[in-house]
Amino acid sequence: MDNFSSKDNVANIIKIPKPTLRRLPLYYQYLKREMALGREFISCTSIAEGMGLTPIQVRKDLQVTGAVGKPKIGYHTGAVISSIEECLGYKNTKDALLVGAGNLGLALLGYEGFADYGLNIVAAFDNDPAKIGMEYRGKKILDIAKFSDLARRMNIQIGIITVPASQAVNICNLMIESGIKAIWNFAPVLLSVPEGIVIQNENVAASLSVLSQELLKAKQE
Amino acid sequence: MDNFSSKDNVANIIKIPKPTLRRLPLYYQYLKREMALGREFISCTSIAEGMGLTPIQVRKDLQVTGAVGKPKIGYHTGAVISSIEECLGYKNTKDALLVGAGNLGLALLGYEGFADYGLNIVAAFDNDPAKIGMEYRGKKILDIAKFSDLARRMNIQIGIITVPASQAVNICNLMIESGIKAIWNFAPVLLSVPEGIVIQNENVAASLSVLSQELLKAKQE
DNA sequence: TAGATTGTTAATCGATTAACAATC
DNA sequence: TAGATTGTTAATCGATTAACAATC
Repeated sequence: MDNFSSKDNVANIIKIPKPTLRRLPLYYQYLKREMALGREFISCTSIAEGMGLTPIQVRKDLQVTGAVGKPKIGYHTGAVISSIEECLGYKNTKDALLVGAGNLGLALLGYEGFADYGLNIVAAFDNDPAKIGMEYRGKKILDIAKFSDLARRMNIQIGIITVPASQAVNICNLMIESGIKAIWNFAPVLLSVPEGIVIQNENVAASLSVLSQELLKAKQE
Repeated sequence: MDNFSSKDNVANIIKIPKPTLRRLPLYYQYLKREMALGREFISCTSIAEGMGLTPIQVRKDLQVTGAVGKPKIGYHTGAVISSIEECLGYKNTKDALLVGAGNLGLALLGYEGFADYGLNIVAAFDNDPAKIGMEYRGKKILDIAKFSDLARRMNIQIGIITVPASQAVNICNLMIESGIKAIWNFAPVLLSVPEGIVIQNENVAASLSVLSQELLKAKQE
């Protein structure tokens, strides 16, 4: 009768408000820690307090994940964790290739926490002969000349850029030509990409500006 | 007569919308590049195109910096750059101390771009005897035991945390005890701080989630 | 002068917060 | 049952977008 009956469902999958999307991983971290501390049930008031948010916001955020709580008791910690994992797709592993084996690149390459979020960095690439062929924490550093071939052969969707600003645009183009669909850019340049390619520009300068602005504000009070 | 006459002015200094605040450094980067390319005047349409924004948003954002343009001609590139520098305080240097001389710590310590934003990382600290005493790009790595003393003597306001998650809370406390007023946290933990202390929690997991969510959305289309 | 572009006021949109009913 | 906590609908707030007048 009503062929829009699955509307809510579709909306749930596709439409998560961006601010909520950015907070969900934080809930995830927090709840995993609480769970490890043996907390089986948790109320949104207590989550809010622990994370510096308001209880209403916590309720609204958790709602989009499909998590349900019980009045008077709260949420089952494990169930919420599962809801978030499900909602953000942490359980299906996504392979990625990283380009730029400098300090930042190695920091990301060696960070074991990404596994929690379903990200698997397969290998790193560089153009420095001194680095090519080396291993870092079990991950190989390969010649950038081999990037395209490997990316295509393994059908990799995600590329991570950790090269200096001057080379970022070139690497970005190389990635797109090699079939990469999502680019996580840590170089301090705003990269623009064609329709159909997803880009996430990290920008420490932006965060720094927020920090120093708030420091200034705090001083004035 | 009207002692609220300076209201707008005060509001300008204190009240920049957070989304705008995060975009201003990106305009700054972009405009500096355009200026280096010899572009003396630039319209908001052209900025918008180059950065993937809308012209109206650019106009609104630049407005909070106090930058003024000329109808038909556009903005004087250099003037806008100065306005942003003024507005975000890039010209008064802010000293910072960094704790955790791992890959990420060294990446930040060695990044010369911070100078543009007025940030000067004075030195790094670690507890690893193998690292203590070393230098990286002209910056010393000191014993964490000396942190408090140096922070107080130099009256440092900003602390940068690049230690593993497990140590982040301790380092955060150490910083607060040592008189640090603003903390830039790169450890994958949500740190909460007392009233009067400013905290900026970086979170790669949050960005990663946005990226992979958008990749998912793009695939569904 | 004519037209392009800024500056500003109003309308829309989305996220947060508040209020309250439902329920264990 | 009584009371605490969830779930949901409405109200508020802030940011973005649209419309248009001002101006070089």
